[in-house]
Amino acid sequence: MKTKRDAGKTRQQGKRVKNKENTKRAILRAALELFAEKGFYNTTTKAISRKAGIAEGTLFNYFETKEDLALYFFEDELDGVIEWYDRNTRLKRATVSEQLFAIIQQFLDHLAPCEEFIGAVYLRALAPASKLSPWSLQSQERQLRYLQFIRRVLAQAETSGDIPRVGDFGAYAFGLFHLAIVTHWLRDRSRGKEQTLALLDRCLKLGTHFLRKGGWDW
Amino acid sequence: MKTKRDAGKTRQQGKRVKNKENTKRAILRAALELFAEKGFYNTTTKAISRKAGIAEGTLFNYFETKEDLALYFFEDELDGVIEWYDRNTRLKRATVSEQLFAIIQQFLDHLAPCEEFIGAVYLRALAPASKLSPWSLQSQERQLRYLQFIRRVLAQAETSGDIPRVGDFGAYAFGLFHLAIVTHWLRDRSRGKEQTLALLDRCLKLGTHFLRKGGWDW
DNA sequence: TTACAAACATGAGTGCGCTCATTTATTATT
DNA sequence: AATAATAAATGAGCGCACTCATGTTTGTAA
Repeated sequence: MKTKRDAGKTRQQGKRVKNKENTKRAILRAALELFAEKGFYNTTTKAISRKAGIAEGTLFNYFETKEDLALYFFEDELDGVIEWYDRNTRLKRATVSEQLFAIIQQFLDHLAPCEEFIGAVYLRALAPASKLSPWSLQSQERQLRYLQFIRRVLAQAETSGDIPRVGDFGAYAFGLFHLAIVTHWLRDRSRGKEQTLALLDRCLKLGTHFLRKGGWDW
Repeated sequence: MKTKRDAGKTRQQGKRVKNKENTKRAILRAALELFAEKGFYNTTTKAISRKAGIAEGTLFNYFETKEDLALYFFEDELDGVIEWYDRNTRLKRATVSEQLFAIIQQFLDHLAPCEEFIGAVYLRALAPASKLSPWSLQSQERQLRYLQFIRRVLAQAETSGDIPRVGDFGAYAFGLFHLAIVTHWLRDRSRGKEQTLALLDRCLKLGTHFLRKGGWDW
């Protein structure tokens, strides 16, 4: 009897969860299609709701703002890059400069389809008065995972003698650099963003050069 | 007769110009007061117009967007910092690391009152699909002046032997670093932004250390 | 099965930034 | 001084993201 009730309960609760998941997926799918077709700013939330087959207000039960909705397209960006790195065994044998170049390039490739509205989304992360404290926490978690990933890459280069010990601060400094590169990338109008890639290459070579010649613990 | 007509013409044209200037000042003044009182996002363009004593639509004859209006509060930021630097003769005898620290700190002090909406304004500069091409040009001009200023500071440090030659690229790289610091500053919740200042100090010392030990031309 | 509670969907309504056809004020011409 | 030409001000109106009182579906307890 107990199992039967539990089973029934589970089945029924599962229906709600399933509905929610379906709706969320429908919204994200509709949004993705419309963003790709008409762009972020030319797509109205009304149109997304219509395409997803829900009421206008329902969309805002799932996403606080339109920008929040867009945010979901970056969600697995970090995981994707980490996974790509871990699979790429050949890359791990390259110099740290080449590795970091490839990593940032990979990030930029993931970001490319969202170039139009990335500013609108990054804004939310930067705005200090943002009412979106959950996103803030979410952001911190993401940043931690990012830093741990970079730390891992750098640690390998440290043990192999490619660079001196840079510690946690090295990873953090690289994060700042990464951010600067993204802002440069956003403004880069050259074909294939080659200007950004050239800048990236130069900065990384310069950085590792400094690390080898100048040391870090000072 | 010619002079008389020209004089009259000038006087009359001057009236239009004067009116425009007055209106613009009235808008900026009203906006500044309201932003300071209620914040950027809680101030409506309607309220600004009312306080400035003009119609709602008139505001948009002077500023394309509300964000554009906010942009004007940064306008003389750069000039202010350059002027401050040139006047501060004592600072010029300090190390380049100390000078750059003071310069960025000065920028941040100017930015502080606008912290709430700086993201909304920076966004416009970053958004690649921005329809505001004039602002884009304006931005480039500002950036050029900024780079020339930094170049000047670095050049002095070069000739005094404080650092090796870093050239124009050195100034550009510092600009990227400056941007990264601003983004860090925006998210910094510590008292008096001391965390950012500590980071800034550490990065600058590290940077100059590298430059001296590792050189630049490689 | 029935009554109740909680989660969820709904869409008319709200306030915002911004537009535009029209009116008013300024300058040029006769 | 009268008229035409042009610049600037106006405010009703628009489309948008987002809200909220209400209705509907799903889960719980008797």
